[in-house]
Amino acid sequence: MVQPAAAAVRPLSMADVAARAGVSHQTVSRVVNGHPSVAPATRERVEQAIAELGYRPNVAARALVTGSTRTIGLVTVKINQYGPAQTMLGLEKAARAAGYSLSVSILDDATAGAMRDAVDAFVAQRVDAIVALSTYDDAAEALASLEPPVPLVAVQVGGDEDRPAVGVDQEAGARLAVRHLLDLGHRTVHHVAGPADSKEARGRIDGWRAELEAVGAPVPEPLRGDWTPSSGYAAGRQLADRIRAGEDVTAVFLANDQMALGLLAAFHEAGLEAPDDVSVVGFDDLPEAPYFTPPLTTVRQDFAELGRRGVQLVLARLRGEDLHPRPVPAQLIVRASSGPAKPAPAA
Amino acid sequence: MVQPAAAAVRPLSMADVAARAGVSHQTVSRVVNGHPSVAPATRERVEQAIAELGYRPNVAARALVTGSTRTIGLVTVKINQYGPAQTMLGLEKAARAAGYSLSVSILDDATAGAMRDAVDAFVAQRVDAIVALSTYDDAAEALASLEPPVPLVAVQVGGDEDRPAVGVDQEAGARLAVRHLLDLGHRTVHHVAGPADSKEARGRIDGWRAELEAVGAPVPEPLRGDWTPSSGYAAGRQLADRIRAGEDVTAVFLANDQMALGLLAAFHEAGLEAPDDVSVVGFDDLPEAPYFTPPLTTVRQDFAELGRRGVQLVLARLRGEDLHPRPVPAQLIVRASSGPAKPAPAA
DNA sequence: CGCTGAGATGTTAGCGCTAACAATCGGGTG
DNA sequence: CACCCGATTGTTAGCGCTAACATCTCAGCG
Repeated sequence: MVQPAAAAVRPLSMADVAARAGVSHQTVSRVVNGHPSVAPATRERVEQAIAELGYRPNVAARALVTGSTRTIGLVTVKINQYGPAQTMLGLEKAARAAGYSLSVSILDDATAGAMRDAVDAFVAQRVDAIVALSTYDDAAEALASLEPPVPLVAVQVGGDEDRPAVGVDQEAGARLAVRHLLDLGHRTVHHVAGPADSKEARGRIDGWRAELEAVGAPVPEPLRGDWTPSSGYAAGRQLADRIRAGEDVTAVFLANDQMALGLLAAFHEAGLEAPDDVSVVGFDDLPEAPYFTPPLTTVRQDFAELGRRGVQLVLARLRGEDLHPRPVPAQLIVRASSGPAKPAPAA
Repeated sequence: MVQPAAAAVRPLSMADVAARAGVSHQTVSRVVNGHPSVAPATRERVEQAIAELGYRPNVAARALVTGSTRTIGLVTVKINQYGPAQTMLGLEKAARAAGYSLSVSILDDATAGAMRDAVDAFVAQRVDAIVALSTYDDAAEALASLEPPVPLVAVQVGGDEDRPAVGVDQEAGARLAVRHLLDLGHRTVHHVAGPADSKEARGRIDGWRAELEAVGAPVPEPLRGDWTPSSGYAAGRQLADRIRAGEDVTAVFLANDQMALGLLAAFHEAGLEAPDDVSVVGFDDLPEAPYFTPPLTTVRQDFAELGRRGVQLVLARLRGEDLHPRPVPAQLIVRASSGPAKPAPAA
C-alpha cells in the first residue's frame, strides 16, 4: 500500500520497471500506452511493478520521439479582468480533461512583438497548439501575421475567415440588454462603450445600435470608457450633469459591470438613484453584481463554456477538421438597477 | 528581413543549421548555449544560419539530456478570486523573467487526492519545481504529505518549518485595519471572518483579536463568512438587526472586500449607511473598492510582490539555498467607508 | 625546429521513449 | 506431420540534443 518515497537521485525509467516485471521495456511501453496485444497476465504484472515503483513516464522522451508534447500554449493579455480569468479556468479544465496540459504566457501588452515572442517560445517548447485569449485589435493583428507550424486558435479575438475563433455573441447580448430597457418603456438607451480597439466593445456597440434602430429609437452618441470602474465613474458624472441640465436620459447600458459600478457611484454622489431616476444595465455578471447598490441588471457571459469550446476547436484543428464554431449565447439577468421609465415629461 | 515561413512538415534540427553554416551540430549547440570557446566568425555564421532558417531548439530533446525542462508547475485551487489570480500573474512574470515557463493546473477542490494527482502529473512532466497556491488547510495538509523529487514551494499556504512558504502578513494587515478604527474612536470592532479552514482568514482573526486585546477593547464574537459577497450580505443583515435592537456596533472589519460589498448592501437595505451609522473596513483592495457605495477603506495586499517572491524562493531552492522568506507587508488604504465614532450613548 | 598547450572544432555516446521489424510460441489445416 | 497464421514478446534504430572526449591548429618557446 505504502509507496516508497521516490529516490530523488535519478527518476525511474522504463528499464527499471521492465526489470522488475521481468519483461522488455517495450512491453512496459505497450502497457503504459494501452496497446492491445499484451497478455492480461503480463499487463497486470507490469502494472503492479509500475505501482510499486511509483514510475511515471518521462514526457520529454515521449515528446522527442512522438513529436507531440500534449501541451497547449495559452497566450493572454492581462488576466486581471474577470472574464479572461474565468475563460482561462475553463480552458485549463477542458484541456486537462482532454489529456493536455496548459502552459501559459501572460503578456503585459498586446504588441505584435510581444505576441510573436510568446508564440515563438511556445513553438520552441513544441506545444501542440496555441490558444490566444484577448479582445484587443493589436492582438488580433499580431496573430494574423503569425504563421506558427501548429494550430493557432483565437478566443474572443479577431477570427478572420481562415483563422477560427470562438467568442460570446456580443451583439445578441447587447440587444438583449437594450430590448429589456425599451420594453420597460424607455424611449432610448444611452451607452457607455469599452475601448475602441476592443472587438467585444465594438460588438456591444453594434448590438446596442441595431436594437435601437430596429424600433426606431433615437441613437445617442455613445460615451467611451476603458472597462475600469474609474472610467464608468467619469461617464456617470457626465451623464449626471446632463440629466440635471434637463436632458432626457433615463436608461444607460454599459459595456461591462465594473464601469456600471463606477457609474452608479457617480450617480449616487449626484443624488441620482437607480432605478428610480435612471435605469442601469451592465455586462458580464460579476459575482459582485448582485450586491451592487442597487443590485445590477446585466448580461451574463458563460466564460467556462467559452473555454470549453476553445479547447474543442483546438482538438478539431489537431484532427485536421475545419470546424467553424457558433458564438456562445449571452443571457440577460434582471435585477433591481433597471425599472420602468418615469412618465414622459410634457412632450 | 522577411523570414521564410517555417516548413510545417518537420521542424528544423541542429543538423540543418549546422549544414547551412558549414559546422558540426555541436558547434551550433555551443552557440545556442553561449559557450565561450567558439570563434567569433563561426559564431556569427551560425547565428545567421539560425536567423535565416528560423530555427528554435527543441526543448524536449534538451530536457531529455539535461534533465531540466526549465518549467515550473503551478497548482492552484480556483483562481476566480481576485487575489490568487493576481498572484498567479506575478508568478508568471517572475518565472518568465528567470527563463522559466509556467505550467498550470487548476484544481476544483483542495482534496489531498486532487493535489497529489496534480503534483504527480507535474513530476511526470519533469517540471523543475512546483508552486502551490492556495490558502486552505486541505491544501496545506495534502502538501505536507507529499514528497516530490523536486522543490515544492507554498504561496499563501501552510508553510511548516521545513517546507518554505511566502505569504502576506495577514496579522499585521488586520491590526492596521483595527487600529485605524480604534483611532477613529470606536470602542471596539466587529469582525466578519473568512472560512475557518483558511489560514489567511485565521491570520486576520488573530490580528484583529490581538489589536483589540492590546488596547483592552472588548472582543466580540466574530461572524463567519466564506469570502463571497453573499455571506457578507448575510452577516450584514445580522449586524443590522443587532444594531436596531440597540446593540453598540459602530465598526466592522471584514476579511475581504467582496464580503464588505455584501455587508454594505445589507446595511443600505436596512437604512444604515457607512460611515455615518457604522464604519466598514475590508481587506484586499479590489480595483472596484474605490467605487463601492461608499468607497471602501481596506487593506491592500501586494499580490504581484507575492508572486515575485514565490519565484525567488523557488530559484533559491533550486540552487540548494535554504531561504526562509519574510512575509510581504500589507498596507492600509483609507477611503470613505470609515469615519469617527458617533458620540457614545449614555454610558 | 620539434614540443607543448590552449583554443577551436569534430566525433561519439546516450538521455528515455516509441515505431518498425524480428522472433517465438501454439494451435489449427491439408 | 510440415506448414502457416495470429497473438505475444523482444530487438533495433533513432527522435534532437548535450557532455565528454578526441582531434586539429597554431602561437610560443627552449
